[in-house]
Amino acid sequence: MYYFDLMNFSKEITHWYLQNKRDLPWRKTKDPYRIWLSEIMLQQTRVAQGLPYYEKFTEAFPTVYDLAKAEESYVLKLWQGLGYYSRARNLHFTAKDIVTNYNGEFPNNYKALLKLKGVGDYTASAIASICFDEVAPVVDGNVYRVLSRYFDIDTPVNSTEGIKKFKELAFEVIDEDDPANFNQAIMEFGAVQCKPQSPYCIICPVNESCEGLKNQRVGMLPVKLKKTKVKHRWFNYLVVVSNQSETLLEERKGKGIWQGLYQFPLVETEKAVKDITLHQSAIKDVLQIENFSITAFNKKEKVHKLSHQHLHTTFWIVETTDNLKNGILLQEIRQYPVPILIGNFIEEFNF
DNA sequence: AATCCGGGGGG
DNA sequence: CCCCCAGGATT
Repeated sequence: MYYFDLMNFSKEITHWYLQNKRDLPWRKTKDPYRIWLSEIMLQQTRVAQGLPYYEKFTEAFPTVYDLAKAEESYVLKLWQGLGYYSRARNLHFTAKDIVTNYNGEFPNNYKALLKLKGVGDYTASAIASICFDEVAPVVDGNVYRVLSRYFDIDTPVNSTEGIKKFKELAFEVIDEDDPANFNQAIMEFGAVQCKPQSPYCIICPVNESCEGLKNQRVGMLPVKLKKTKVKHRWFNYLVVVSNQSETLLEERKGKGIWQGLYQFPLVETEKAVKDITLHQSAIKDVLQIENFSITAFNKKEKVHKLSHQHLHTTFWIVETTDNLKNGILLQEIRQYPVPILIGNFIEEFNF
């Protein structure tokens, strides 16, 4: 009976998928390069947000060789706005790795795929199943939701126990005859039908055997451990405007957010700056100029929200007649990869 | 086991 | 305001 129900579940989900799947470009290919590209892009990212980036990347880099030989800053530029920029850096690293050490061919199984930088359990399973029909179950946010509801399991999905338990469950339910379609089916089902808010239980193909629905617990599942609270930071960007139509940009290096992206010279403070003239010497130090006048671009600080940080940001316009060291031409500023916060300012200020 | 890492969309 | 999203790396 139990076996019959699992069979019923997997076949129903796959059947639902074949009837209802969205027409998406990465569903027209089994090229491991393109599947890999789509999977990296869609990590923690909605299909609607990732789609235009997939189009841009496949256009700019039709093959892994094209991606491998690109400048990293250009890869980041195309990635700009998609977030989690380590994905883009690892993407570029792995493209070079594939060309250099794998003769341009992606590994054809889960275990070997897992060795690639930026490829974890989920992505290795996705590529192995979709491209090579390996029985490797994927467990993403959609799968956690579908399985926790269908089997009425309240183990936190982001706990060590939950991760283990749901992976085992995914192994039990996967359709071994068609892992490629089943994996995509259960994710699509979670995204479109068994969605986080207001799932369509009334028309659900497995609503008669769904334990969560029977117990009226669908709205409480999945259970997640709560995340840490946000940290507040105060950013003062120094937007230099020289009379030679130049400005200054710096690359963010080391640890922390936006690694490899560019920004205006930054003075970070412990709290909101009330009088920027108090920081006169720090500004001279950072910008290496002597004569300037400074005014706030935004009176009210702009709060840029990241998952774990709120950035209270003020853009200060620094006008100078001095010659800039390492200045960049204003007409070339859009070539640099920048965080959305900076990109929005550039568009608004328009120099 | 916790924490970090973006940005956007929806209720 | 909150939560969630075709997760992975680091500490």
